[in-house]
Amino acid sequence: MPVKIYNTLSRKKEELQPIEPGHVRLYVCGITSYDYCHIGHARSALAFDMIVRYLRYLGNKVTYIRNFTDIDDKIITRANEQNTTTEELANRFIDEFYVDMDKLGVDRPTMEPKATEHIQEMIDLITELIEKDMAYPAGGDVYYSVNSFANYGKLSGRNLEDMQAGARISVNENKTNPMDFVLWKASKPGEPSWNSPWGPGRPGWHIECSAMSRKYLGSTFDIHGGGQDLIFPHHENELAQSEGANNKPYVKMWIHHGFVTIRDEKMSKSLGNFLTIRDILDHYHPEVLRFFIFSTHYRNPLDFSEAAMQDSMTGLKRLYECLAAVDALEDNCQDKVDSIAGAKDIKKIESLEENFQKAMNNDFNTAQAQGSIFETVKTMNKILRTLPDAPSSEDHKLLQTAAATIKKLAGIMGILQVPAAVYLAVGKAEMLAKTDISEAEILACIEERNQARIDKNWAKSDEIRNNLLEKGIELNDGPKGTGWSVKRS
RNA sequence: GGCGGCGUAGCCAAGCGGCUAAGGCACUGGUCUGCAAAACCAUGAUUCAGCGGUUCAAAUCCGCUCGCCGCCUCCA
Repeated sequence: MPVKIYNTLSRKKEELQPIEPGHVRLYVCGITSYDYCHIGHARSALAFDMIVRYLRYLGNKVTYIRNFTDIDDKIITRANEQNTTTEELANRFIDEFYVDMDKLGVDRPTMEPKATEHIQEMIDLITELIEKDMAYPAGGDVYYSVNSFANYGKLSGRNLEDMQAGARISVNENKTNPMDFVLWKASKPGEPSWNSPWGPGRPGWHIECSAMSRKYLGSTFDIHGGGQDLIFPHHENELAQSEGANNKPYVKMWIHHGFVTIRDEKMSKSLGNFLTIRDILDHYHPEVLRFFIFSTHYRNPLDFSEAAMQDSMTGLKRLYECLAAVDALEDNCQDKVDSIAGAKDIKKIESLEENFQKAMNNDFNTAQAQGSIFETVKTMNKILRTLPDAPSSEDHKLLQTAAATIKKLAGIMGILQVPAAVYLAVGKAEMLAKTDISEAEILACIEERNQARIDKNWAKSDEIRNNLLEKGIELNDGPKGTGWSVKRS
């Protein structure tokens, strides 16, 4: 079953057919490193983490390149504000980026090139464009001439006339055409700069990706990814540079993910409505964020809210409860006992992996893939609740195999990777820390109450229970004794 | 103004020409319990923003209308 991917370039879903069969080459635009990352960056990293994991799960080799932009206007401005160098600032936030990525359990790409370490490659590329008359130096800058590239606008579906009509472009006397964009920027005094044939300066934003992708993936590669806001101008310009210089198709498929929104507005620094990854991780388990992000298809907008995070938390817990129940199964099965699972149940459980793949092959539909896991869990719970104390070894094995499959598949989304009992216990401990009561005190109350219950002193029993409830502790009486949990506020 | 996307049950969200319109959360009922809570089970759209059209067949394709959002400036 082939993987179908929505290609921004063709605006259609297309089958993934790697140039080298079995080896997918992927380039993703990473962060500009001058601040902490927000949830939008998390979505990007997580989406491509999932895509790479899935392609590898299918048996492909994946070469995954994600760059760091470590020199640009914002970095220079911020470094000046903080009285530091661009290098120190960029590296500091690259380190912070890794802190966040590690917490989220994002796998490292194959390579993570930095712009400043590829100045020569960029100069070479710009030189080639000038030689081909597709770029021109002017006043220490070098510009790409959009008129020299017949297909300019093909990725974003624009044409030069329309764009100039509604142009919000500042007038730049050096440019021949207002839509021309900078490949090399002359540096002002005090700014970081590199020597070049056009004088001291620094690279424009787009050229780094053209240069680095060519170096590591070749002139034509399989997939290029990024956020939808990069389609224009960044990716459009990259495409123009690369195809202009190489005379070959740049990328076979373009993948662009949607934004994270808050109250249906794009999260952005200018609106001031962004939440950093660490803001979220202070309050939620990383898997809750992953569960939330993968509950919507990657191309659709994803609206962040506390309520949505709570829902994700509840949903994830439901999955873990099922895995914990399977883990807790005692190893006392009997061969002579009849199996409880009906043919339909078995079929349903056994079709999980196929359904999961079907969903993922359809443009990485994680929302649907999650649904297939929930369906399986429902069937497993049905079996679990009617399972005798000494279950048949067939049922036991069925459940354990199902749990293992769930963990394997969920791992592509990076969820259900903690031992279930640990996840549930850690969540409980973290919540307990937010109350002003200790576990020992709770257990003492439970003991006292259990004596009251033995005495059938319901008034006292309920009083103890209510007192605990006021402190945020809920009790639950079960066949195996009385347990407790922290009530969600 | 140009380009693109979205509008499916109370909320979130799949489905993108044909099996009963997935799944999650919430609600309600049940199991459990001394009573609860938690957990589990069960239950909800004759209908997919509206109106037309194409088709044997449409939430799915086409057109128009309404509403929301994004890009066109740095942005994941």
